[in-house]
Amino acid sequence: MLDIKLIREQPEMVKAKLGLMGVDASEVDALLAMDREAREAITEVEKLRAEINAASKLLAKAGPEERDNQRTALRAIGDRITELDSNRAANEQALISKLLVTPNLPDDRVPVGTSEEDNVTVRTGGSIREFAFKPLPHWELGEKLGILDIERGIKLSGSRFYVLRGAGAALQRALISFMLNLHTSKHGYTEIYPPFMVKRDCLVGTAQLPKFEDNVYHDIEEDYWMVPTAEVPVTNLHRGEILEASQLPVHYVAYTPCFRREKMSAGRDVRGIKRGHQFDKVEMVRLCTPETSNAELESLVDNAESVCHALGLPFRTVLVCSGEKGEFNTLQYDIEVYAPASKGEEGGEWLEVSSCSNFGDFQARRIGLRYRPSPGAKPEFVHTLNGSGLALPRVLIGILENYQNEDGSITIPEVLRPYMGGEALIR
RNA sequence: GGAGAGAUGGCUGAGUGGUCGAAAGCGGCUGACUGCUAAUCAGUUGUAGGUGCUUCUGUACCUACCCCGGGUUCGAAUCCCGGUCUCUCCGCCA
Repeated sequence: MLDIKLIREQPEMVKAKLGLMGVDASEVDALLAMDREAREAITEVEKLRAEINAASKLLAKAGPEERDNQRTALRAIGDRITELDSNRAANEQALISKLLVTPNLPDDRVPVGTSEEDNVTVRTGGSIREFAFKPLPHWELGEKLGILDIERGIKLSGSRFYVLRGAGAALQRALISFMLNLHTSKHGYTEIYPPFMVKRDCLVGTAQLPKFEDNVYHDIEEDYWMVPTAEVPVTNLHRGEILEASQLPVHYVAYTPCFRREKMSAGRDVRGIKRGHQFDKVEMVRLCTPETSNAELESLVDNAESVCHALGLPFRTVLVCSGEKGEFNTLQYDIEVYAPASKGEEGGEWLEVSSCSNFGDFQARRIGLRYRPSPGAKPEFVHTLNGSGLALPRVLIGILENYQNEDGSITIPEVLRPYMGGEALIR
């Protein structure tokens, strides 16, 4: 959520930046008007309340006949307050509702653009393999090896579900363990095991709600929400707290399954396991001071890339343009792994395996997460960041397709072998 | 799932309709004193919002907040209703 004070004080700057995110200047004016109205109403209500409080204090000392005299007049003021205040509350709610769906201000470094074409590649890693044979897509490899069972996934749960079996399931589990160990032991993260269902407030805190409500699974009876990413529970972990500056930065890593309706993606990416309603992900979350968040983002991206390096997967890191990036972050890097056969007959494609973002104080303001810059100082909002490290099914695709051999077997990347009983091959 | 108890400031803990934003103690901060540590004394010590002055630091006034949301009342920490959470006992259970 943007700071309404910032909008009030620098409306032109806000308009310019939100313009890049597709928000019309008139929307900002509307916010300003609502803000002005709300403040006028507050002043009015508080004035009346002060009046009634003062009179009540006098009444406390007055005799009974005096009380009877004033009672009617005071009640009239009270009724007026009730009326004005319910009006004010409605206006304020409207303002907040609007603020909750207003995008964040993009960083100056965000490339201006409308489509993937406008993303800027900042780094590449590994090298794209030259095949001496025609590489197969992962769904064919997986079915042939008996490690991926899409048909039965559909039988159990419908489209966009699949079953991993034997070495397929083991490979996924190996990847999760490997990534968690890498981030905790080499990169200094603290591992978190969070709830996979959370309260509504958490989703509002990280900004999946209210805007993307139709993408999240929801138990109506208990009002539990299935996490669409570990970002939600982990970023909300310190909700409402004031951290000491000495506690920052906080680096958390968590493995969770992720649940998404994928309504807006209906019909897209239907082949294979690239996009499902349920997938696994290892997620990194950072909390830090405003001064350090730029550097924290770079190191976060570096941590995510190191997984690709370790697994020997060819990847590129792109700075995502204004039209493609998440609306609520200030800057976003995506890491894409090359999958040589993922489009079937059409060949290969770059698969997004990680998205690393700086949210500035946008989420912290919603979550009420602050820190004290120095002992006794006024609390300020922290900056929050998160990035996948990495998303499992797409890494699985990357491994199957890049490490496939002509006989249909899969060579297991060396770093994973200790997690796979020392095996070097899936066949 | 059943029965009961409870939720007050950083902490402990008073307070059952009228200067209660809230006693007291602890802790924190400031000053005095003691040649160190400690002790003693005095003062001070929540958060958010609005408005004016000041303008880059504050200051004055006002408002709200004693789990959350409603209600009663001229006036609610205190009374009523709904909810959340915690604890105890019973049941069930990986």
